[in-house]
Amino acid sequence: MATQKADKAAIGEGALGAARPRLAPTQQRSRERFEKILAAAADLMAEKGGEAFRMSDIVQRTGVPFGSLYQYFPDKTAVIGTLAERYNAVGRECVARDLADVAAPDDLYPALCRIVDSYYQMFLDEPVMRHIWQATQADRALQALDEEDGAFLSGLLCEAVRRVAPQTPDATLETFSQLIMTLAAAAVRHAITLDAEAAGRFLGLFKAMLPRTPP
Amino acid sequence: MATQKADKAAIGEGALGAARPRLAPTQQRSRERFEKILAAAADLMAEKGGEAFRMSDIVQRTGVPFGSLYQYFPDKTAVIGTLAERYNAVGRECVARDLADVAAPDDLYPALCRIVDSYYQMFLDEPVMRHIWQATQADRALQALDEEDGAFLSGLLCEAVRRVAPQTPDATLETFSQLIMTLAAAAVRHAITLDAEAAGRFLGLFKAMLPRTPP
DNA sequence: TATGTAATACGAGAAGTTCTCGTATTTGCG
DNA sequence: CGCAAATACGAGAACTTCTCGTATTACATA
Repeated sequence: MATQKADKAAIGEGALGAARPRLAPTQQRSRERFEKILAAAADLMAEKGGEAFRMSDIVQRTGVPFGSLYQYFPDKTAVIGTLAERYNAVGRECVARDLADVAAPDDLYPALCRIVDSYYQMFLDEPVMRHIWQATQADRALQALDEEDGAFLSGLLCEAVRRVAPQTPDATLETFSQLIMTLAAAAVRHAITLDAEAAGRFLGLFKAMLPRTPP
Repeated sequence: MATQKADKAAIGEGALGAARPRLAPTQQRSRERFEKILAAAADLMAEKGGEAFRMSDIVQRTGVPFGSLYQYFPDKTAVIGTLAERYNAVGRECVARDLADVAAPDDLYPALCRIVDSYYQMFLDEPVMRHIWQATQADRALQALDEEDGAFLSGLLCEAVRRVAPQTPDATLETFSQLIMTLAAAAVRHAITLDAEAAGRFLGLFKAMLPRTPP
């Protein structure tokens, strides 16, 4: 549903294809420049934080002049959006892989740990992602992309849970997937690893505090 | 530690007192204008989302010209920062109140539910807050303010847990408070209420999935 | 190789922000 | 009333993002 978005964005349409379209860079040199721009943008986002970089910074670093830059990308958000979509695709793949093998109820918990860890690892590997997430949260156009992405991931999660516990009520699923995605985000933001020990401690605390019976 | 910040910010120093200071509006008219500016900014943030408003919008709406505007606030982030600090103060009070009565282990869980609900309610009452949070996440200067606030809240939480479970290890406390703050944020972002039933379902699911023994 | 056409390169400057600064006005007070 | 300090003001300085007309390069075809 939201799956075949990656290829489109690789052409440089960024957040919303609605914006005035740009030609895909077909020639060798163009493609190299295209990537050079993205690389510079990623560096700048990491250095200055979020979208607090200037298009002129890119011009200066890459040597690609304004005119050319704007031939590849319709505007600044498209640069960020292209990066975001690229990284999000990686994230989607991770989650899909982590959930693929879930067949029995007991598979679910390790899978969730893996998701959180995958995200965390992804952010360790690509520190830019943090800033991209930041930027995409602030910009409305980019946010749309993010929500779509979130819906996709949440869909995967629900599907996996349903596979092993078909009777789970909708509300539970919804809350559950939101919380898991939130945990993944928290893992990234606060450098929490949800390894077995930490999770055990956390849940243990809850258990100790809450002598409730599950419904 | 970060407690006596509210009064300072009310003078209009906004995010970082470091910026060139402005005089506090002492006269009647000044104070009115000061508030008028903040009100307009709040409306604009809600309307246009985050920091996507123009200073000229404020000028137009309030009738306060640029010169005067910048007499009260050193820059745009100070306007947002003042609003943020004002709302954060409300949040801190809520949390402090919700945790004040925690004396026995059994008090903790309802208190946490209340925290999440308080935050949620706060956002229902003041829809601007969502956009302020957005803005503060994107802007580095404002982020600092946010982190300080987060540290303060996390401190309150740790204190409360320690009060009823003094032997809790540091790592657990840390993870725990981060997760609770994250849950509160999630409650706001995704309209989750952590009422007893939902929490029970969530924890029940976890319990069902995780036949682990607490440490 | 020569030639025509389409793709690409380019950067001065248009358009739109935030914020400043010198001047005019108001307020408080002896 | 007259003086000093606080406040009001808005044109424009400084800095953005992005455009557009022109120059240059790449490629197909003969």
